[in-house]
Amino acid sequence: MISMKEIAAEAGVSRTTVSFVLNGRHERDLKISTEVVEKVKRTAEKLGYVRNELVQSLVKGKSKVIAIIAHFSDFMMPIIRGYSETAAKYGYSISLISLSENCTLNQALMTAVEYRVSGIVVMTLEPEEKAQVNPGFFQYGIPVSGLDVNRKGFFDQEGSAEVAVNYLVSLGHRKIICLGQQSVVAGQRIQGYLNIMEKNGLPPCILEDGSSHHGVHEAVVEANPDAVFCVNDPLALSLLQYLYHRRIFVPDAFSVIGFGNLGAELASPSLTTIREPYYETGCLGFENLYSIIRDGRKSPVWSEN
Amino acid sequence: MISMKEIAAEAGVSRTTVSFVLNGRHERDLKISTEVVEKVKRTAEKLGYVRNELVQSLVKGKSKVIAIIAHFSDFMMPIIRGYSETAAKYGYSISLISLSENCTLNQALMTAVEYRVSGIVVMTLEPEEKAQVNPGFFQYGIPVSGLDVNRKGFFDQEGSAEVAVNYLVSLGHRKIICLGQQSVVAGQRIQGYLNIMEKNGLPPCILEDGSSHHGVHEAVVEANPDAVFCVNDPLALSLLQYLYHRRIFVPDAFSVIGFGNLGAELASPSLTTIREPYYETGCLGFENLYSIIRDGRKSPVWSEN
DNA sequence: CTGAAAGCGCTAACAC
DNA sequence: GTGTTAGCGCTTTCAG
Repeated sequence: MISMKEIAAEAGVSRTTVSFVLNGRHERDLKISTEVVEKVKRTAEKLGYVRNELVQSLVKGKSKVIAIIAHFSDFMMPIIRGYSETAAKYGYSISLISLSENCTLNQALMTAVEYRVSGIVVMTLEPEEKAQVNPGFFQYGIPVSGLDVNRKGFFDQEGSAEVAVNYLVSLGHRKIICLGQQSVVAGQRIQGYLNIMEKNGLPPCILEDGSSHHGVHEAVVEANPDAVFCVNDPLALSLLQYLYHRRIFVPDAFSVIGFGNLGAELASPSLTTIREPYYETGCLGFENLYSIIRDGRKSPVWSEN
Repeated sequence: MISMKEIAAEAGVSRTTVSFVLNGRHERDLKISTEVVEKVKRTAEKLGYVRNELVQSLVKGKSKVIAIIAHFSDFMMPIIRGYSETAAKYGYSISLISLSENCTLNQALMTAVEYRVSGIVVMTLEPEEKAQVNPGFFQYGIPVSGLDVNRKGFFDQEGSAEVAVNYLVSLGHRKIICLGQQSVVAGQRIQGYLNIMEKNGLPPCILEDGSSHHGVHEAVVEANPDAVFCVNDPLALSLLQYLYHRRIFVPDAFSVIGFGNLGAELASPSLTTIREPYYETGCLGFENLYSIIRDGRKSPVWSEN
């Protein structure tokens, strides 16, 4: 791997000059003869020189890298892509650290520190996990974006749920059932459902796994609703499967609407769903974190988005 | 960020000693008084010292990082997770470089070189893209694993297709249609289909988008098959949607089998499919690349897996 | 405009 | 057992 020293020797100038030219400082503060500039550039090219980011990072004390820590699951891919593409625009790159039995959140954070990353994104769904973070971690002053995929700010779960349910109401549906589940995100979506039902003076009805002896799907059918609002797509899809099995057609018998995790367009019948803008979330997530990095806030930051 | 120098000062020893202790060399070649060892360790702990991977990388000339280059799409998440988790076991981490309009394969490769990564994985589906790689890249001697998700070795597309079609035959189906598509992977799967049909003396029938004026789905129905072998899940799912629309039931009318990309278990009816072992592919992919890195083959390597 | 020199944080001979 | 010294590849004053 050839270094500036070698190109200095080859071109017959000092390493400093090479450094200046290769960093384009002759276009800024310094003035260097075009002749020299050209020679240096050509030699660098000829020798196949590639800048060493490692050194830049060492000198600066931190690398142009953002670590994403998560228990990676399929739906995160677009988010990550958003981060990665946006990061690239600013010359940053993305490093992944998987949570697993062999790697706790605290370990993952330390790994990120070892690489002297500029920022960290923790994609964790439940807040309890954040509470477990070793307080000592914050002394390093690395900005952390607690990108809970479920938080307001990036994506308003409750508000979007309201939109979805409102839509069902606007179609004339009155008996709207909510197929729910226990989780922070689901809770926010359920709240949206409740808001709209109340606002329209409609009696809410939330069914969950365990709501009925016959199984929740059967319960849905028995309830004979106009529409079913499912708090996430997997739930909606499993309902559709059950209905298919029973030869109950959607939307003939009643409507089913899902919520944002998966390729619902693949279902039969294609599922109406509130799509979460994952890719965009990733893009914005980076912009957000980057602005914190750029501002160089001194105090450790745990951004709540 | 505190350094070994500071630990040395605080503990009243030289930086070398600190380095030795923190690298556990007192447990190997060198002997250092337990007293000193303890003091150093305690001080390091107290000051919140975190090793600097950047420096290790700089000194070694390469970082313990594997770059994954791809146009990231959803189904790759499990592969990446496989890489990431396995890499972690060996103290390596994963860096992502997204291909996009702003980043060509060659640019991505250079970025990887700038970070002095130990190895590169290029997940690209079609071989033409590999042909475009700047030959100069290979001078850096970084092992590249051309993890074509579609290649034999990691996953035998043709053989798996044979298994799938064989299964249909074993169920007594005779008129088996193949719903195909143009791509390297699809081609391999189609070949598997052809092999089995021929072996059983059955007439093959391949339908593709454009095979019929009425649309390929309609063509499938008109063909009145016993079973349909779809070369990938999206194709199968879109067929299921059409069938649902027509109120043609699967598997009552005929069977539909898919092939490996997506959460087919979510479809209604749940789609029988050949699942590709993506996560495992990622794990093996890392092991494979790592063995090349460890062996330190000098010549540039483009592993075909 | 260009070169010498110090330093980033750490490793690894090589002496004391 | 422990300290000195010389880099790793580059940036950045500070003099010429």
